[in-house]
Amino acid sequence: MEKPKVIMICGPTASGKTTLSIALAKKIEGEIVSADSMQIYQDMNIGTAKPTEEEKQGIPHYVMDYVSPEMRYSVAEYKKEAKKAIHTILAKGKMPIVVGGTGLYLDSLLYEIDYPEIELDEAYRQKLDQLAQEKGLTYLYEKAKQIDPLATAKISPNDRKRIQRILEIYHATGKTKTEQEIASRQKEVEFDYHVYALSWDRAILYERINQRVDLMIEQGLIEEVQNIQKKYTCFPTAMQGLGYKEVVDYLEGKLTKEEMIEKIKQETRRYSKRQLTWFRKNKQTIWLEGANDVQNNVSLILEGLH
RNA sequence: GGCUUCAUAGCUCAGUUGGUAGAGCAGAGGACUGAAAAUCCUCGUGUCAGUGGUUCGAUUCCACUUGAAGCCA
Repeated sequence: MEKPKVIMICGPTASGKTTLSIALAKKIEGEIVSADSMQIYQDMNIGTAKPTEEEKQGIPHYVMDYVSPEMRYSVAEYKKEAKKAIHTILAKGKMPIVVGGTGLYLDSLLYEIDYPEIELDEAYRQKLDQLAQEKGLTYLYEKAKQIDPLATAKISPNDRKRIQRILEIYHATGKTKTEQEIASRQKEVEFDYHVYALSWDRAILYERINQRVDLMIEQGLIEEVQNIQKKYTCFPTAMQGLGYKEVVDYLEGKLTKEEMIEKIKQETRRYSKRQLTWFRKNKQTIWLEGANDVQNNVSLILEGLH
């Protein structure tokens, strides 16, 4: 039996994913599944460049704007939620269009990565943080090496998060990260993904990013951050968002307004570069010129479906 | 007009007691399986302002030229 088709549109930040995806959705009765680690959060709209109701033009958007910034979130939840959304859309006889720039999330679908149901052990993570503080990261690295030399060999002794993750997986499951990763890729990919990515001349992309950041400030990014700070009390991951942490530094007087704006621009440019590195790796991706007319790119995608 | 200081990587600057040079930032490439807008790795040849002189050898010393900053008129 043939697998259902799912369109995936990726691309760096400010590459025009939203516009393209909505134009495409209108043309083919599609509905959109977001793949963006920050647009999942409620009340974070300007800084995440979440499409407004007007921009959405009535196209339903899933896995977006549905989690409180106080919640901890992870790929595992994303994968579950995104697949649920795809099934819902298919059941309606519509075309699912996965759109986003978070490579990790996209890959969870593309490679059908299986995440066993385990809770994050906050206490253990804290303990590891403390150990790293007291005994140094090298201590944790050596510990991880004893448990899973293969996984350890692939990362840097400075890569705090990944060192901790090796230990966390072992602590939670008794399995090594290497074993766990093999087990996670046993399932066959459920859908026939057609992957597209938007490409721009680097200088132009950076110019678009700079302009978008200026626009965000104009639209009230600072007020948005103040409102979030008033409304919520803790931000396990949401405040990692680009633009948010810098505004917080500005509000605390650690940066001038100009410094803050420049920093957001620069960090966003760097982020877009990392995204491109990620997307280039996937050889099945078809690259579209961002500078092309939107309808033109829509047509190119439609041709690819047949 | 006179005097002084400066001129080195895209930017800010080190440095070479004369043997053609290196940091930070910017930038580029890469990795990525439960924090991922996160986390991490790798990458520095440039007429050492120009022209001439001294020297085996000058980016380094000397002279002049150009430009910049400051002081004095």
